[in-house]
Amino acid sequence: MTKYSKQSRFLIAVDCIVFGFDGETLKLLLIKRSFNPEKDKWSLMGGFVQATESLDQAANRILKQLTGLEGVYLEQMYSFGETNRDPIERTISVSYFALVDIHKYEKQISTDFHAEWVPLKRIPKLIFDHQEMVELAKKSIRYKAALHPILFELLPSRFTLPQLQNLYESVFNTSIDKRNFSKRVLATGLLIKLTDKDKAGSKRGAYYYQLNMQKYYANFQAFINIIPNPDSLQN
Amino acid sequence: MTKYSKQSRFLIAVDCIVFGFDGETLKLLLIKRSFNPEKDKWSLMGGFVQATESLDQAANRILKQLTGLEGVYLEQMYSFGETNRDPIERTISVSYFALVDIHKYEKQISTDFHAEWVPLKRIPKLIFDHQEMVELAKKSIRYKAALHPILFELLPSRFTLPQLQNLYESVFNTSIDKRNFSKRVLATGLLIKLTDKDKAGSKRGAYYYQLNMQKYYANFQAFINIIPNPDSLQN
DNA sequence: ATTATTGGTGTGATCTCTACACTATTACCA
DNA sequence: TGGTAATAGTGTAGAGATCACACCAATAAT
Repeated sequence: MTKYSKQSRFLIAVDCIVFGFDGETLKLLLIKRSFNPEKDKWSLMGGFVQATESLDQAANRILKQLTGLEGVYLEQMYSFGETNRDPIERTISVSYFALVDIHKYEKQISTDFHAEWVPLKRIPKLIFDHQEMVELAKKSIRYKAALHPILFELLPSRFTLPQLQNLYESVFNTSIDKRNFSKRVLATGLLIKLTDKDKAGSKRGAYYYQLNMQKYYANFQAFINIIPNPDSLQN
Repeated sequence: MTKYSKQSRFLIAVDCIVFGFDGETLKLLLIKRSFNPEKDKWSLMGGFVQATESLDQAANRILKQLTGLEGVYLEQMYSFGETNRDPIERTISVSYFALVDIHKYEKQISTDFHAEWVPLKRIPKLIFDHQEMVELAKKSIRYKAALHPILFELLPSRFTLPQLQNLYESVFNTSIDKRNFSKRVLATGLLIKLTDKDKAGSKRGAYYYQLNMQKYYANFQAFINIIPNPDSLQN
């Protein structure tokens, strides 16, 4: 058997861009790096791929180790391979983005781990090319959310239309007419109206909805049409 | 300075799925592998990333070395990292897809190199997980072409509407009303009608068109709408 | 001159999208 | 306890987009 003996071998990292939504603001989960180089600088959730695990497994493991998060929406985004992106040793990074219901994990994350939710508008300087990864992730989530119902992954299992609209408006940095928004959203057939209301956000209270999981999984790759004038998505 | 001394290092490959269109049929460029393992089996265009080059540079170099192709549309698609995907030694593969005007390169490829254009419908068994890469590439090109004008990259600089329609019908495996097709395509404003005709395909002859490169580059990320009922894209 | 072949064009019906404004509910406070 | 402030919820009409559909035009070959 031949070996590929003459070829170079490289470190492979996985970096995760973790999005969360608290009902008000889109946030990213960042961490203070615990090892050199760039110790104590802000960083995405990252780590090296081990010999025994696939890329997806590595992404899930790293997310779990650094934050306790498990079973969340996680999707491979892009691989970064500039030769000098890590100053110590050449490392290829396979980036993933994750969408998380922020409430499910909020306490857990800040107590057990040293990760923090930071508003997307106030991301500090990050190590290496993580800034670039964040920019791409913002673009990717917008692009995908304009076509597919991924944003539900950011919400609790019961949510109101105003919350949902708020989320869409945050992601697309726009404002949407609520009459048209509700028509579009309900037309997808993805939502089930519940009988009780969320009284927290208003005096009148807003009806809770939940996803029709059947349809959600069945239609995940079909196009939806929630954003008006999707042509003009600004990057 | 710390080193990442305890971590595993891996081979990184780049594999390119190269699409071409001869006016009739969508094809992939395949190659008979010239080295072990799996020597003489059909394979995508692939090679190892060198220490001195980025992923994009590696993809371009490999394409050039194996086929002579240069300056073609090339886009990173996905990274494959199952631990056993290469039986000799663990290798992470970063896949790219390329879109090529087949006529520009047809002779060059078959004489100088040992690559061959194979109709997409008749792809032979491929090594490793290359089959899976091809499937993903088919999906990706369809997905992207439903939204963006990438398919022009497969055509010569002067082309006719029937040729273009034929290409769309091949990619989406559907048939489109030609009146509606021409309206949609012309409505994009991307095409410039020329004064001469292609007499090869018919007695009457069909007008040549060329891309308005200004608008093409300016609107590349905007959504276009050429496929009727894009919802029902089958994977 | 006839025929066969492919290219090119327009309209009306239906559906979708958009813009737009008022009433309902209730917590809170005077 | 009545009033007020704040948010939730709903319908319609005009414009625009999409779709289905059929005929004439050009010309090479016979």
